[in-house]
Amino acid sequence: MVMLDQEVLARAALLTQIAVAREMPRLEPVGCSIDDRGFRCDFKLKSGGWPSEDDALKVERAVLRIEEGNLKIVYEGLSDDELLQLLEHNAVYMVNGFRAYLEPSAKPSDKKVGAVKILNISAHNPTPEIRLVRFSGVAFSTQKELEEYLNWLEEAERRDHRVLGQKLDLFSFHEEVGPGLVIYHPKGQVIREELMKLIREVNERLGYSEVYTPHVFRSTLWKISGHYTLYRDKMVLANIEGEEYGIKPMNCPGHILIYKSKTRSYRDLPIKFSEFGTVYRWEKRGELYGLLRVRGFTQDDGHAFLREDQVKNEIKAILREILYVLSIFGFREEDVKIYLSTRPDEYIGTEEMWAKATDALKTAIEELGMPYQVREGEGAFYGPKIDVHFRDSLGRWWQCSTIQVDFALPERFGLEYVENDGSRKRPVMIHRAILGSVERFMAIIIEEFEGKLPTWISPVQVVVIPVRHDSVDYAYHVFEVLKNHGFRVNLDLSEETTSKKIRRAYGEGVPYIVLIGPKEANEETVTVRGRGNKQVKSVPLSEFIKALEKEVRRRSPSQVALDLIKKTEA
RNA sequence: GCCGCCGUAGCUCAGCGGGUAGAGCGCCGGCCUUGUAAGCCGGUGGUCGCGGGUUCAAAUCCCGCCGGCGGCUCCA
Repeated sequence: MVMLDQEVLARAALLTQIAVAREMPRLEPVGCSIDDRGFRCDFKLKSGGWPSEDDALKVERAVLRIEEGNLKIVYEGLSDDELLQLLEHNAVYMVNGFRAYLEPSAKPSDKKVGAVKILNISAHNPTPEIRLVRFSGVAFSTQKELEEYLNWLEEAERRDHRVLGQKLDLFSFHEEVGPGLVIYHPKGQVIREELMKLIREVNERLGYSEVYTPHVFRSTLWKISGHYTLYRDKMVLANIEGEEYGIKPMNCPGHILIYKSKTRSYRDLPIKFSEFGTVYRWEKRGELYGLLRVRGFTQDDGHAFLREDQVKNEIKAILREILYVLSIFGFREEDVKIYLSTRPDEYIGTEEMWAKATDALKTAIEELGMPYQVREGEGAFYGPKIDVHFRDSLGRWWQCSTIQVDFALPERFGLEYVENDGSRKRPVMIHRAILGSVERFMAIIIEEFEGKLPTWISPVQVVVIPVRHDSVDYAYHVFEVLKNHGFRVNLDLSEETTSKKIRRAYGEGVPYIVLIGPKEANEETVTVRGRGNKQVKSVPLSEFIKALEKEVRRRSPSQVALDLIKKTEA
């Protein structure tokens, strides 16, 4: 992530607005916002056509021209214009006689804008009736900084999981299948399986028993759960022989039925079920985005049925495991955000229950020493929640992990357990997902590692390459031994030069290349190349296997096998 | 769903002021006694997203649909 100077952005945003107003009088500035990704200035289109890319270039030049002349920026105060209120950007400035806007918290710099780039012109519809033209861009004090930023953008494109997913042969989308529906290729499926293996271990520790439920339920169930009314617009419903069924958008109702299948005692609680449940949500067309936003996805879902006094411990245990999973992928703090969302205006349950649940969530985060932000009133109507967000290569945030406390569904389904005095009590439910969705998480880690995944999760871990024809037999032997040790290994016997085979293996993101020649065959050794041209020659095969086993068992985020061998050459 | 942009070989792209398609990589074949990030030669490969219209003639112009991208709204 390239850091952008917020004050330079604010100044550039003002200049962009007056440049647009001057160059294209049909556009009237109405608001502007700024964040770590740049500025976004909104305009009302009074007449005429949509601005073009050439217009964007004109605006960029005009900004710099205005900057060269005498510039007077005067703060005028806050506007009470209704539209501006809606946009929440209502500080008014007069810039050389033109009105321009900024969000009240932004402070324009005194430093001059040396470079500005309009990245795109798009629509902004704060409400369905209001349609605005939005100029998004970045600005810097110097041209050099802009060039650095553009280089970073190019690099971000190379990290794009949609590009890498194709290049690395992981998954594909097809017009005939439908938008937002992923087809996983063998290598992509390996990544899914490894992620699920990891989460199965976590579930084991947390005491969640894996279950399996169907993909389609009678609408009767969705009416009880409330999805039929509250979630219907995203559901796929089908009428079959006069009866209506719905494809599941969530796994909870199925798990609730397991809970309900017999009378539960206070002694049985907590009861916890997990499922890699593939759900379908008919997101609107324009909302789909690679693997990060799809219509069919697999949640590493889990539901705990608890006594009230068990809620806090469960939250803590889950949160601890979430942090563990984050650490495995080496996520940096700046790429992760934890939110605590509290009671909204409309809610069910008692205030006491909410206080307890919110307190439990809060204590859990604080006791684990994680920085977090509170989002007042952003909780679900049925309970407060913790969400963990991750950043993609372009700096956009996506929600992954989630822990939600739920008072509503136990009530709707009439869930009970028998208390020690024989009375009937209502359990509390926790919905949780560690990865969130397997596909979204996969996309995040592909971008995080630029496709060069840690060895334990790499679809192909080792490629064995004989460097001469006379070494094929030993290469085959090495291949077999590695395979028998459980590694995902390929043997490259193609009639190609060694250089080309190495290049190809690197291009496929393979962490280790094992080179075999007569020298290695004679000594029963291997020559190992890691990423970044690190190489160790003539390692006894057994030693390499030991080092590799360690790296994989630890789920090391970086390559350590060569260091473990301790003979690394430059 | 809304606004804008885009859709040519398996992939990346050229051609688009109308005259029935090109390159590189890949793939296939051949050559090379193949030691560390592209060896050489040859070949294969496209109802130019789909449908309609304008025209003597459409990849190229117009309309509709499908799909993708950038945003908005929404979410794991």
